[in-house]
Amino acid sequence: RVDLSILEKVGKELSKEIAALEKTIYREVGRPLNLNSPKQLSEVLYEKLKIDPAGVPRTKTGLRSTDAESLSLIQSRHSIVPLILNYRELFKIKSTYVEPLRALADKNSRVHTTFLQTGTATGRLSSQNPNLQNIPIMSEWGKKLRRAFIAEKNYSLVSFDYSQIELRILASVAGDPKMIEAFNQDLDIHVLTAANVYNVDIQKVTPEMRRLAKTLNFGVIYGMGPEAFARSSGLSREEAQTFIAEYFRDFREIKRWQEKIIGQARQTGYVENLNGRRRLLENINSSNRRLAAGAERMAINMPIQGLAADIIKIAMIRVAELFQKEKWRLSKARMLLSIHDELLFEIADDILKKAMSLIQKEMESTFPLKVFLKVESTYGKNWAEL
DNA sequence: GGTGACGGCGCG
DNA sequence: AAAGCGCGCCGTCACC
Repeated sequence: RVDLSILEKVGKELSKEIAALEKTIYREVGRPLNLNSPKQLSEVLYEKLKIDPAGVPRTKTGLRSTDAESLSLIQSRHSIVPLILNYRELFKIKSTYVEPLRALADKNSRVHTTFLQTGTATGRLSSQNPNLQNIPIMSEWGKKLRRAFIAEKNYSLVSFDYSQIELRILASVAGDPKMIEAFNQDLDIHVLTAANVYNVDIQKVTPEMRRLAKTLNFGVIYGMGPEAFARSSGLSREEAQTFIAEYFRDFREIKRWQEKIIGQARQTGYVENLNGRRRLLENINSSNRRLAAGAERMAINMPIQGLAADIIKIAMIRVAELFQKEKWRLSKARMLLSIHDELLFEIADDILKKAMSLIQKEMESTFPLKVFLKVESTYGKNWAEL
């Protein structure tokens, strides 16, 4: 359910801010331009205003890129650039979320997404018209938007998310003893990784070391190479290479598993997850190295992302059965959304505590791995409180 | 008026 | 932009 008065108010605030930003930007440029046109923006920044383009990549059509990363790079070279970043963020929220949600709300102020069950290569669901799997959360404006998603009177929104499910799956399917041990001791996996990669005690891990380890852990799931790791971590390519090598020395079985998977994919032309779901990889034996390398990354990722997707789907079925067994009709408990590693419910307050305990238990016992599955839950009266 | 490529960006 | 996986949607632009 959405609170249309909040959406209207947020929409008005955004309009005002956007108009003010446009005015300031036009004044600094000396004339109006279409800020939603990367082509026009690129011309203004690099030709009219003559901002130094050193380090700014070109798009495939040959223009200097104006994406957020490029603009951040040149942020200090002209006072207009931060204003454009700000404009982009606000316009995005208004045009992609606030306005469509107002239009799509039904007579009960509810929005209904359509889940596509056969829309992805890995087994995930996707969500469309509207997509409720990519509602902003991080920024200040994202939080304002989420406050507009509310529970019915005497109900709460309740979310359950699988903690680190993809890394747990990686540890389990690769059979890596160090990582399995870390999860079963319920350690902070990124801290543990940092301690290993830097060869220091867990107590000596700094936030910066943890941040790098976290990037590394996620990168491994995606088949990231040294270039991408260097870029996202801020390290040099050589340093990045060293860190990756150290990572695979510490977590040997992960490297071995990745090689095994790629070998199988080359043999059979597909990869398969622990639940028997397959992804065909047409290009795995391509003579085009770029295509083959792309297929190898898909091969590494799918058994992980795809098993996580299957676990959530099984959990949804089990929880639906639980609701039947408990005789919780829609007047008591509703499963609203699946957001990849998270399930969102709307639950009557009189059964809230009991329902939370049972749902969590059901989700944690959905699929046996070599590590336990951890589910964290939160609740509130609107989506920003979760 | 409709379509698709593109650049861009929101989420897990 | 990408040698970092998986999605959907926005506005612009070129084209039919």
